[in-house]
Amino acid sequence: MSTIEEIAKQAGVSRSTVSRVINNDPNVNELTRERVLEVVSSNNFVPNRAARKLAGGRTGVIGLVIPIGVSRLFVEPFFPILIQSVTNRCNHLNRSVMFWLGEPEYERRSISQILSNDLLDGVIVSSLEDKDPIVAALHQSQIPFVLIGRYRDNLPVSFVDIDNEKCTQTAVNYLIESGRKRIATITGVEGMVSRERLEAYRNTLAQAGLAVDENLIAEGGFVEEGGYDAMAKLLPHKPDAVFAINDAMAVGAIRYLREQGLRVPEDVAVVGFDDAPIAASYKPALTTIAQPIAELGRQAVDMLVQQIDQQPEEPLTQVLTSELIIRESA
Amino acid sequence: MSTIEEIAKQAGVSRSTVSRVINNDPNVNELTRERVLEVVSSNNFVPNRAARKLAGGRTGVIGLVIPIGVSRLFVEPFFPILIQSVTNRCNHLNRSVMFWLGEPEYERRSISQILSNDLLDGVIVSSLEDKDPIVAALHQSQIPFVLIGRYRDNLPVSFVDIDNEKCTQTAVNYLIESGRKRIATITGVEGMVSRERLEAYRNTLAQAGLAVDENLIAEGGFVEEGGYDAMAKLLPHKPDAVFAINDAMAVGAIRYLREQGLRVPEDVAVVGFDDAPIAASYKPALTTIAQPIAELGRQAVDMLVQQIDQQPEEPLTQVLTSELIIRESA
DNA sequence: CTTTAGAATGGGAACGCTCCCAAAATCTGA
DNA sequence: TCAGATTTTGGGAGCGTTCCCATTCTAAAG
Repeated sequence: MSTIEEIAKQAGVSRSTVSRVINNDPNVNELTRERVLEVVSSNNFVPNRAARKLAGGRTGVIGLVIPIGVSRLFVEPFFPILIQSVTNRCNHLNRSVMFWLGEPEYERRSISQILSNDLLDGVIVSSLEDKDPIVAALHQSQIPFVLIGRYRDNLPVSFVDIDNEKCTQTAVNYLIESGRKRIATITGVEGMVSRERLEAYRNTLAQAGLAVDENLIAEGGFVEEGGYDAMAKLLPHKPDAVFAINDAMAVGAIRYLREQGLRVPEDVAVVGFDDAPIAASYKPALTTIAQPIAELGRQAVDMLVQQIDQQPEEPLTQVLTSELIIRESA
Repeated sequence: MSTIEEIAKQAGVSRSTVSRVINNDPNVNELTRERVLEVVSSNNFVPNRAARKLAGGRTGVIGLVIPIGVSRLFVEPFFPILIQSVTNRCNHLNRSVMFWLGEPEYERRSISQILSNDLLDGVIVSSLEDKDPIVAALHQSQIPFVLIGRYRDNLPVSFVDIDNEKCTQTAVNYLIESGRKRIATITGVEGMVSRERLEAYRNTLAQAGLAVDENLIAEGGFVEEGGYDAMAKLLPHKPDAVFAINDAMAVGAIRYLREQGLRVPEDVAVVGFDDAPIAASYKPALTTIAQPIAELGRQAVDMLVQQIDQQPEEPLTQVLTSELIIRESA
C-alpha cells in the first residue's frame, strides 16, 4: 500500500504535485501530469480515503438509507433494483456505498448519530414516511442529501420522484375508458405512497363523474397475501376492475378472483404497479405501470454528487415519468 | 461536531485519558472514567472514524460483498434476509456496513482495488462461485474476511455455511420414505450451491438403492419461471416427486403441474428450499427446508469481528443446521 | 518518614492527505 | 536584455485520532 509521498519520490516531484494530479487540478504541466499518472497506475495507487477525509477532503463514500423493514424490502422488486442501480452508478463514479436498512424507531436515533460524524460525503434516503425525523436531522447536519420520493413538509430538500399522480390517473382512466364502472383500489400501508396514489385515484374518478365508493378501497400491505385478503373484502361490493398499487397485491387479487371462479379480465380487470418481473410472465400477464426505478437511482446519485461537488443554493428536484404497460389482465 | 480534545477539556482531563475511556482501556481511575463518559454522552460524541483509521486504529466499518446479479438478488429471499441480519448485527456491535453488489467480471477488478486500500476493517463475502478470484485477492490483501458458503479451493479461509448435504439428504429421504419412486430435482444455475445439493441428491438416491435418471434433473435458474419451464421438461418422464432447490422454482413447478391438471401432492409431491415467506401462505403450503439465514449473517459478523479483534492463527469455521418443514406440498 | 512499585495521567509524534502560501521556472513584450 | 506577469512546483501546517514514553500521583512496605 503506497502513499502519496512514495509516488512523489518515484515520479521525481513533490507530494503537492501528485495531489494536484490525482485531484485534477489544472495547474500542472502536461508532461509532469503524464509522468505522475504513469507512476500512479503502475503502483496501483489509490489515495487513502481516511487521510483524505481528515485533511478536509471527501471520502468518496455515500450513504443509502432505506428505512423500511425486511418484509417490504424483499417483496417489492423496487428496492433491489434501486439498490443495484445506486451501487452501479456509484461504482461508475468511483464512489462507494454505505447502507442502512433502518428498522424500527429506535434505530433511527443511531442512524442520525452515525450520519453526523462519519465517512459520508452525502446521503440518499428512500421510502420515508411523512415527516420522518431523519429528514430534519439530515437538514440540520448540513450533510448533502437527496430523497427518493417527495417529502411533505416545508423544508426545502432535494428529491427525485416519479409522477405518481399522473400515472395513477392514466391507469384509472384506462379502466374507465374500457368501460369499467366500479373500479376498486388496493392500497399498501398508510403512508406517503399509498396516499398519493389513493388521492389520484379519487380525483380521477371524480373528474370522470364517477362516485367514489369507500367500500371499494382496501389495504393490502404491499404483499401478495394482503392483496388476496383485500380482494376478498372488495368482492362483495361487486367491482368490475381493481387498481392495485403494486404487482404483488395485484397477483394476490387475481388469485382470489380465480378461486372464486371469476375471469380476469373479462369479469374483473386488474391493473398493477411496478412492472415486477413476475408481471410479464404471470398468467394472465399483468397490465401494470412501469416505474423507471433504475433511472431513479441513477438520478439520485447524480444529483447528490452534483450537490457535493458544487454546493448549489437551491435544492435540486426531478420528476420522472412512468408508463402504463398494457398486457392481458386489463 | 466535537473532538476528543474538547471532551477532554470539558471533563478536565487529557486527550489521552478520553481516548483510553472510549477504547475501554482498563488503566483509568473509575471516577475519572465515569466523569468522562458523562461528558461523552451529554455531547453525543462519536470519535471521528477517519482520524481513528489514520492513527492506526479501526474504522468500525465492514464490507459486505454479494457478487451476483440483481435477477437473483431479488428473487431469492435469502439475500434481503441476509443483508438485514448482517446490518442489524453490525448496528448492534456499533459497526457500519459497506456494500458491494458485484455484477459481471469487469466489476471484480474494481472491488479488489477498493478493498485493498479503504476504510474497511474486514469483509464478508456471500454466494461466490468456485474459485472466484476475489478470494485469492482477499487472502493476499491480508484483510480479515469471512465467507458465507464454503470455498472449494485449498486456501485456508474462514467460513460459515449450512449443511447443504445433510438437509438435502433429509428432504430426499423424506420423499423416499413416503413412497415416492421417481424423484426429480430442479437445480439453479451451474455453480457451487447447485452442485452441492445435486450431489447430495444423487448420493441419497444411490444409498436408498434407487437409480438416478438423468432425465429427472433439470435446471431452473433459481427463478419461478425457470421452475415452471423445468417442470415442463421433467413431466414427460413421469416423476412422482420433485425436489426444487429453492422455493421460487418449487412454486413455478407447482403452477405447471396444476395447469396440466395434476394434483400436488397426490400425483406429484414437491419440496422446496429456503422457507421463503410465500412458502407458508401458498396453496398448497410448501414443504421446504428452512435455512437459518439470519443466524448465518449474525455468525458471519461475529466471526469477522473476532478475527479483526483477536487475529487468531487458524481460520474459523462454522456449519449451521437447517430443518425440513413439512406442510402440504409433500 | 522515606523509598519504591504500580496506577493514573499527560503530551509528543505519527498516520496520509489537502490547503495555502511562497518560491522557482518560464514566458511575454518593449 | 530585463522587469513583470504567469505558470508550475515545493513544503509547512493541520485535520482528529492512537500509540508510546515520560511524568505525576498513590499507597504499601521498610
